[in-house]
Amino acid sequence: MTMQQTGGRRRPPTIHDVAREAGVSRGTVSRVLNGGHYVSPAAQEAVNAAIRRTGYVVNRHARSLITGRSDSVGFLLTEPQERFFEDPNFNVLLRGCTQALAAHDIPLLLMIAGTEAERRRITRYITAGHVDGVLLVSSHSGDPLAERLRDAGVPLVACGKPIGQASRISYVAADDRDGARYMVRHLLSLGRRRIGTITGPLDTPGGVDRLGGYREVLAEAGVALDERLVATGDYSRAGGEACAARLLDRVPDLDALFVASDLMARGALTALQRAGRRVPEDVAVGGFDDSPAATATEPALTTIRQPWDRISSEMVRVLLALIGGEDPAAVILPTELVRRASA
Amino acid sequence: MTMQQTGGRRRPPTIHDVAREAGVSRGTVSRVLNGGHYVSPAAQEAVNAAIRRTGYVVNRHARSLITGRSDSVGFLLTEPQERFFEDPNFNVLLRGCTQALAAHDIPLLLMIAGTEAERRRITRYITAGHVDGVLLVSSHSGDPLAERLRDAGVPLVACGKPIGQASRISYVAADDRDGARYMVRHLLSLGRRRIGTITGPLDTPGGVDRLGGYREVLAEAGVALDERLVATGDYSRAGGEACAARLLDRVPDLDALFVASDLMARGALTALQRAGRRVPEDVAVGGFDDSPAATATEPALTTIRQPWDRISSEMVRVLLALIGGEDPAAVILPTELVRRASA
DNA sequence: CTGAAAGCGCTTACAG
DNA sequence: CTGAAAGCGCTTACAG
Repeated sequence: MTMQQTGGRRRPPTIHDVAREAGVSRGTVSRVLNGGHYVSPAAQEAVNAAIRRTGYVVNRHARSLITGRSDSVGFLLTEPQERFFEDPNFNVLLRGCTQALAAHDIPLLLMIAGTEAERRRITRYITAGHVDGVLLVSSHSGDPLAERLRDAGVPLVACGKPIGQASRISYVAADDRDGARYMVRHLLSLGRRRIGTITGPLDTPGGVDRLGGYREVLAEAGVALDERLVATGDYSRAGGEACAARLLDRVPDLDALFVASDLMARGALTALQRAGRRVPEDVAVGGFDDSPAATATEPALTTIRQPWDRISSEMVRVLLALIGGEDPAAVILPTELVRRASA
Repeated sequence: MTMQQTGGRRRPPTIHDVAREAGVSRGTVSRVLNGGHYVSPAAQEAVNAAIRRTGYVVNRHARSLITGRSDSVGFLLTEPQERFFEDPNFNVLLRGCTQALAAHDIPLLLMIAGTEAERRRITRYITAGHVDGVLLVSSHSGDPLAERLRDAGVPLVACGKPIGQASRISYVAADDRDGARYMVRHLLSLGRRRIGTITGPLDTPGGVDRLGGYREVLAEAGVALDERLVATGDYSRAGGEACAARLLDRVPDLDALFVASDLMARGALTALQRAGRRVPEDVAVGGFDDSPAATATEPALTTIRQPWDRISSEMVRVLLALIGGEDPAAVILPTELVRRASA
């Protein structure tokens, strides 16, 4: 029993009904549906009218069976932790991608591959051709899934630069290094000289590149690098708190902190407060992301804005190009300093 | 050109390849694929072995073309605001539904109908049979989309009780009224008698029923109802802050606050702090949801836990039953008081 | 229990 | 520019 029959729905009109209604062949209807090439204006008109009258909607399954395309895209999240779901950036990204795809009338399939079993199941599903391409989101890049899919010939765009040499995986990312440079220069301009940093995990581009930008600017400014001022975090709030406590312990006179994510910065604020430091008077704090977390703190965070709207729309644009046969591409988008109260 | 040819993928094996490999007809392979009824153990075995050897995966488009089912489900978000995306509960729900469906090997299509144009496009897409059913999530229930889809015969499960009379729309919800009762009883047990409340919007079940529970318990306890103690909020943080300020203004000696969401409670905490009230000493504060927001505050929020994991798994269960031809159902799940520092 | 055959709704060379 | 026809990969009565 088809679903159309359940619930009292009538059998929907097919291309055959439209053809009869328009007085043309089914081939002609199909041509109108697929761009209207080699169709006379009169036929075009008649078919469009018949489509309107019948309420015809193409049956995607029949079309996909022939074209071999599914006209859908997967949004693949590979994250063992629940952390990513708590990350406000994720929401913006998912929403942005859904809407950018909707503009092309392409549905987004959400896939979560947290465990190895799920990764296998999803790999099979994807390589069987059930989606035309994949938007890949994972915090720890160098993800084996990315290479597996790429090797299987699946069009793929990662969010953030995949770590690993010349992997020929397309990606869209904010300019992490540049963002870090803006922030550290800002802290220097405030007269701070004992600037600590809490990095992201060093197997992520955000971890490596933001630390790189920090080092570069200090070196340019002639400020001696002090490794005791560097703590490696994990992008979690609790991690940020622990790192800040450690830094204060090692370098009690630090006067600024560049934290590689707003969520960690929030944890750092807690640690600073507990240690009796005023922000920004004693310690200026800069975050990264400009996530909702940045305005939820007291004081509100000075941070680096990542252009999530553009990141998602660019991911979709590059993926559709890839599906259309174009070559892989990398897109780096500029960041921006957002000044609030914390620095 | 099929996608399999792009990127150097070989044409995937079909049921025909499996049949040849197993030495049976395609009909027999299909029977094995669809439950193995009327198939001899020997044939069963041979087919399974052939499937393994060939790496066969069913072509869903061909199957759907015949069965009229898509074997996929839509997760439909109707929300004009971005607010819902910022709501941590949404994440948990989306994640839970994705995983519950994955266990049945059913992909989830994310659909966002923020504008009227999007609603029309998505309605067409859904009623054309591209998904077998819909998980509907909207904060303001009484959503016209729900009725439109129901009238079109689309299997549908709402998150939260749809407002409106006997709409015969299946839903899964936490027991809002009962949750509110727990909280207000708890505040009474603390010795508080001037208990204010900040409600959700009164066109939402969470708004109406949590207020109902509040009133019931106070009436049972013989505490006179004072309408000045009731403020209508909007589930936003800023709204919570404004409402709390208003209540303090109207009833300066209030000694407790039952707030219908953690996010609003967070705003209320800010207002209380600014007014110089200590929490919980001067004013005990109870939230609702047990969202991540509840532990992000200082002091951490005493709140009512909504069982999001079960809500999502029940939504999926009910939807699959509906698709299977069962009658609509309503599922109400129990809530639980979570005691922390704020009350 | 099993095979041969029809058919799901569409697209796409192929003739004209 | 247009129609008739083949065929995409599967499922499902229908005979046996």
